[in-house]
Amino acid sequence: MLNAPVYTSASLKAELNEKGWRLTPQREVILTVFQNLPEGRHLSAEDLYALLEEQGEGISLSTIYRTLKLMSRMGILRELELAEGHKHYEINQPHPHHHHHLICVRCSKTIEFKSDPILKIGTKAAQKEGYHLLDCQLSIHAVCPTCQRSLLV
Amino acid sequence: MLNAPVYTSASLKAELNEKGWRLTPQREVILTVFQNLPEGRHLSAEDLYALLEEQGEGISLSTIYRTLKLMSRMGILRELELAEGHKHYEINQPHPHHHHHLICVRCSKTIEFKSDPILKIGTKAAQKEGYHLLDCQLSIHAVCPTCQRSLLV
DNA sequence: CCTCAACTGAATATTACTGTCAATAAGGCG
DNA sequence: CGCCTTATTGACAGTAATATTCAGTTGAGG
Repeated sequence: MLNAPVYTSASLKAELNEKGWRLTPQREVILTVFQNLPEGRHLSAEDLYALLEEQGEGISLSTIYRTLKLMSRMGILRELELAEGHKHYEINQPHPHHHHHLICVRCSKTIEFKSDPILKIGTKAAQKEGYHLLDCQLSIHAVCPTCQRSLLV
Repeated sequence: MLNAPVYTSASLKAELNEKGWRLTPQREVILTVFQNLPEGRHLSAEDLYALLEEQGEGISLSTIYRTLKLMSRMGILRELELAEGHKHYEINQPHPHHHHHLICVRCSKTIEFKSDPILKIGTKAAQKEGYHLLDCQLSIHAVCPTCQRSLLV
């Protein structure tokens, strides 16, 4: 329950094959990108597309969208709603890297914070209903100090 | 801080005028709809459009989208990501009605649950950074019992 | 009651994302 | 090792939610 080890190509392959799916070079590359991302960095589909294009490892947008969705549903990635209009993704790290987001609804400035109790509450709530937990995130929508001031104008 | 009283037309007008904005019949109608919604009901933009059409109080989709966004940014409504592809909205009720969502990523079946500690943690986190809190919601992404079974096929 | 800017509605535009389909390549199996 | 099945990919076209534009309308302050 969120305490899964960090994913490797081998564990990804095992989990895919178990369901009759396949490990492809594209999926491996995408997993690697997210694993090497510094803590706090997250990518949109377009970001990832551009980044791979730059690295000469071009992967089609279709595949990127499909892979991001697949990996989110597997619990490997977290789908974040940090800005209007598109999603961001980051690797789903176990405790103690697990964190939450405080988001300014005006400028999208985001601050991360950690909280052990929340993870516990989420785990319990899922357990109680027999749900298999994939991710648990507290989203705080607020107005940052800068935007509070500019609203006075 | 989430302890605001339930909104009335008068308080909505006051808050709008303070910023140079206006109270229009459309905004009043939309506020009323959300206030009369039974607990646990939430509407998408299209839902709201259809519902108003039925009531003979037709409001254009443009205005609906604009109003939902405005009221979310004011903290009157909560923007929920309960299903893929579109948002849902509900009124932002203070404690003890404040709640969170446990969502199946496969079938979107959603269960609500309450938690006082989370509200406290969220309030504190926002305060610490000088953010003005609008809404604070724990989203648990998981697989419901039914979908867990069907995955075995 | 007058003025002016915010607001609405209709139509159009945008864009994030999904579906289709032929070609390709994982992976189980003999 | 090499074959066969079928999941997967990439290119492209399609979709749906949401944003924008703009002319006409209407709140709200003076």
